[in-house]
Amino acid sequence: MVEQRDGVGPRTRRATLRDVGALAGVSFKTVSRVVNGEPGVSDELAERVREAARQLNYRPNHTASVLRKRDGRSMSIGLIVEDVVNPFFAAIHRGLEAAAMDGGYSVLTGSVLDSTTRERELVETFSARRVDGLVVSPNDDLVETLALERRNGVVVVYIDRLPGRLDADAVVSDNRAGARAGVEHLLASGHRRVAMVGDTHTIHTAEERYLGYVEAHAAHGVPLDQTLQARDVHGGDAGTEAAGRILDLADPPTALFTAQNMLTVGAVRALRARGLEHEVALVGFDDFLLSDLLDPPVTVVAQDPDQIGRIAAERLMARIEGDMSPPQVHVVPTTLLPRGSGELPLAAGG
Amino acid sequence: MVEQRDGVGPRTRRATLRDVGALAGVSFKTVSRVVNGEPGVSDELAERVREAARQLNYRPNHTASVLRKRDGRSMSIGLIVEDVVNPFFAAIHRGLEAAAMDGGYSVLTGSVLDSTTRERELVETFSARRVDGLVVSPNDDLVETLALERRNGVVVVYIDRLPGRLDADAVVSDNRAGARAGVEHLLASGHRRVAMVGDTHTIHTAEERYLGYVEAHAAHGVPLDQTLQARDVHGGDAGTEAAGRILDLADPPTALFTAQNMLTVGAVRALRARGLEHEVALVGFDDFLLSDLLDPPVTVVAQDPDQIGRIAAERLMARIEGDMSPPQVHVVPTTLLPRGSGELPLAAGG
DNA sequence: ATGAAAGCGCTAACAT
DNA sequence: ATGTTAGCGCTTTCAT
Repeated sequence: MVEQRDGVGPRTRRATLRDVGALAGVSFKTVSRVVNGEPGVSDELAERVREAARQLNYRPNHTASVLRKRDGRSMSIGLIVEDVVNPFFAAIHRGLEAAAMDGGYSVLTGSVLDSTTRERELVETFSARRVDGLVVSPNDDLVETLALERRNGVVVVYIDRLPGRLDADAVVSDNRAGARAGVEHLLASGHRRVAMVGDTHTIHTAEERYLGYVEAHAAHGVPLDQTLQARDVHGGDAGTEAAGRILDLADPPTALFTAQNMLTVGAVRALRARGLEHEVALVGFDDFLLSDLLDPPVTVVAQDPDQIGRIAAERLMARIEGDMSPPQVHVVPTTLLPRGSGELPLAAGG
Repeated sequence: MVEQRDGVGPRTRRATLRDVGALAGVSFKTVSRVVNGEPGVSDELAERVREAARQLNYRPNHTASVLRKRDGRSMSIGLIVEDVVNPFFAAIHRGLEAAAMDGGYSVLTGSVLDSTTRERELVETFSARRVDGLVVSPNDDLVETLALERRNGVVVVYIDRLPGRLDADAVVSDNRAGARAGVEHLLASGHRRVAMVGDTHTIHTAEERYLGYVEAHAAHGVPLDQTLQARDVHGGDAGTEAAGRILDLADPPTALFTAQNMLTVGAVRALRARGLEHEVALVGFDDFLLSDLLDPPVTVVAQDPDQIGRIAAERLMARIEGDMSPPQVHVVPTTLLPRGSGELPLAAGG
């Protein structure tokens, strides 16, 4: 018998295949067959087994099953992101979870929070828990850590960024084209002094967006002005400061291109502080909640994080199930959403 | 030997305790001792074992270890929320994860997305994976499903809402006091016609916030006006519509109290559409990103979701580790953040 | 200080 | 159609 106890307290013994078999008067292997829907059990026995399972509130022990199974797949994947609170990663999380669920996989999540120690811990914890695959934003340290796990058969898919050497599938936004489209949008309406505030240049994503900014200028034959470029700016507060510094120049820009979410918000604050939000145009990379409710509504180059998460899950599952084709980069298109801040009339003096 | 293979493809065989033992020339039990930091291994052997483990890139199989262990704890907990993209739940997720990590627990997450089927699936999947505990927002269906798992020893902590019968720990915001404070803030500055837009009344949280609204009126001796109350409003669009209907009344309110995140945003849209954002005051329950950048900045009653997640994790871990005290409700205080929309001067005609 | 044997709950392989 | 045996990688228990 299985002893059970109510209340808030901790575990009691759970029913096993054997317990169910004993109650139903069959061998535990028959129970296993019923539970897994295998053929070769008479309807009558099967019903008796199911009834016994119900009575004992039986739940298959997934981990024991994985341990014994030939392929040893745990049907779980790990998602390691910088911060689950960041809406971009939260949306990736949701897309990934939806696709994973469709494939029968569960999702473990972890936030790195800028700690490389924590990042390594997460990889090791997830590996010890025998996830079949990991979805991560690569950095040089991490790629090295992952190499070890991958030799153990853990499959990896990169998101958001590309690693130095493409040794696995990656799913990224079309950062360069998106940035270029955003900046060209400004140049096309006559702006000639378009400043850029960008994230840490060692981040692949940031570099690509910068190249988009450069390409747009080249395409329009507009020379670049170093004084209008702030790079290696990380976080909202730094964004406010960097944008402010540029706006305060003797020869200020007529438009801003901010290459990341938080930087865009930072720039909005800097513009507000100077009462320039209707004077200086703004295009941001990556959409954010309520961008359309600000005054003026913020024009952005929107990514599709849900889609990134979905595709990452699909690639990962395909790899887990044996796809051995060469690593691919999946580029997810971006969308320019003109809302107002990027379409301000160019002041006569500009 | 352990065969290994590089590349993007799926699993190769992983090294086990036996493999490491074979390479180090000791029994696998000695390896187990070293890996788990148990005493009774000479320094020399221990070093040899560690070297062998490194060479073979050994990772303990956490799931096998759990299976055999006396207490059978998996050191993992499941978080089931409505939607990981919702910033409120995302913040809970982060707080929970931080506390769980400190306790050595991993976190499985799932979004319910308004599907009771999915909710039940998640509970069963997580139970089959032998999570030690679950953190969930209760509803009547779910509480019933959970009862079964709890008899199997899965510990439960409720967040955000209270269940009908308090049969486990719960961590919730001080919804009633928060709502009351928000509404009193309006009444205290002279408003006498304060409308309310609230979520589905069967949700405990929504009901509590409504009671706070009622209490505030009673405390100020202001009679309630049914025509100013829209309840059972779910989601941003419905919020816009409901707020709009009230604003269009012959005898409209001078202030709005919106009892939920998305409803607040909906109300902002309704006010904007009528050019009333500087005429009709607004206080919302639950803070949201960029609320301070809107025009006017939105006054809110802020919750502390990170703290809710943290406390939930701590309660859960305590229960898992044997705390048998009666179920408790942990009430997390809210904070009124006056930003502008709740402090508009009351129009003379109001 | 080290190791051998048993067994956690399950599936695989092989009886009957 | 049903059952028996072995063993996944590990911890427990007991022996040396």
